[in-house]
Amino acid sequence: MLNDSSTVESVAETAGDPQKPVRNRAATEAAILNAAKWLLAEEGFQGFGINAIARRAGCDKQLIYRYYGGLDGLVEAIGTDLGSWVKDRIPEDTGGMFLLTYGDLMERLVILFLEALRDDPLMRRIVAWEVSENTEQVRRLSEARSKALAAWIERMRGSLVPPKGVDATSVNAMLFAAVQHLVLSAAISGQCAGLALKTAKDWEKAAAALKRIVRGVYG
Amino acid sequence: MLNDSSTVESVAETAGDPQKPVRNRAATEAAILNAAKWLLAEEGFQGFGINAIARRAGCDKQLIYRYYGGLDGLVEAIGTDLGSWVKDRIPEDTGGMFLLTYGDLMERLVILFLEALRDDPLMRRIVAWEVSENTEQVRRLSEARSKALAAWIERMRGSLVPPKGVDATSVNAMLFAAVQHLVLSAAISGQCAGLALKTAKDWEKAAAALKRIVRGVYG
DNA sequence: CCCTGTTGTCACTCATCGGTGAGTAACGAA
DNA sequence: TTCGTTACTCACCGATGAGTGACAACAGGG
Repeated sequence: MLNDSSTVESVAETAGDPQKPVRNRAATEAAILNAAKWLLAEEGFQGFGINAIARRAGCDKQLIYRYYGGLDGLVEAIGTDLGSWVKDRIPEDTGGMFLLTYGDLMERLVILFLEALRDDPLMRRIVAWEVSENTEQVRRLSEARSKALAAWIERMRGSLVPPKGVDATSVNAMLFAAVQHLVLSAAISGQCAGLALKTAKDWEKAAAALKRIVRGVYG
Repeated sequence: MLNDSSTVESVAETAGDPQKPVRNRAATEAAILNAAKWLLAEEGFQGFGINAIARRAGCDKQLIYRYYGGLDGLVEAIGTDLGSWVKDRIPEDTGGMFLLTYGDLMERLVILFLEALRDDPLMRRIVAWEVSENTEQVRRLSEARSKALAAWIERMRGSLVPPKGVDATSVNAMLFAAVQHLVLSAAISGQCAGLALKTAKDWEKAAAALKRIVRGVYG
């Protein structure tokens, strides 16, 4: 039994996972981070824990403590990783930048945000987490998210200024709040406040309503 | 020891809780339901479980299984109980019903909904739960909630019809979505999309922005 | 009186959670 | 080879979760 090590070796080589070259710290760290992001995105923050992440990453949970200092550190790593959201999701230029009015800008921004959020399950889960809990973990993620969002808006805003006589900060908060709740609700139940949100046609109607609202406020 | 039952009796009589007349099923059922509602409202759906409810209700968890058939049945009971939301939260008449236009109506409705949601932690938790999970429990609650909301809107709508040329269903969904996310976010973190929502003045600004939006769409 | 059903309590199983301490296996340097 | 460091695994702990079966206390009816 003991000197018949060829069996073990052959098994290790034939069935060995090429994704996981044994003894590679960087790769393991990445595997853990990816497992965490995947779990959060696909399963939600319910059941998001050390054990599940280790299971998914295919390693021992001890390594999560060693490399990230526990769940908190791992969540923080997700947060910093979130900074890449802007450059991943947003086109470099806005298609010629022929946006002359503030209304043009906000219309485009709101629709872009809607689509970006629709395409990003991880970001959706984080938003849902934000309105459900107020722990240190969530605050960290929330901060990273709002920074990414602010940076994105800032880049798009350029030199355009909001029209006088309207509280643009408050109005824009409403618009983004509406988009966030709409997308969250749709992702979970396929509808929001009685409005079906499944087919592409449904979403076109929603987008049209959003544009209508933006135009109503900003002209 | 066995025949010295006087000790037990005296303790039971002097320290007996007047709030809990032993052997009263109706009272126990109510205590369980109230404990569940209180826990969901104050602690959130995280940690909302059999043990916590029984602890809070001051009875054994076995009774929850016996009287409600487990958590699912209890949640369902909360749902039906939710039907009273309309008559609890909404004034019978709208102050004379001098609402002549659809814009008047929606402006009033949105603001009323904002305030009602702000005042109701239980309803807030349910909304947060809705966008976080898609279990049977949540669906039941969600259905009850949307029914209550629809009934409320229906009562207020009267015979007013939306103006032509605007998709009122979609637009209204946006408005209510905005209010929901705004209130949820504010309740958790005191702000939403960079807009502070703590003081009465903050909320006045938010309400003004909402009205501005409604007026922009419905004139 | 006993019998039966209701109300409530207790003690337990089993699974899973976060967290820790000890031990093992690969690898590079001496 | 030997030794020490690094990467990694395993076995366990206490706490807590949902769920169950047995039993005690009391009520009313025969």
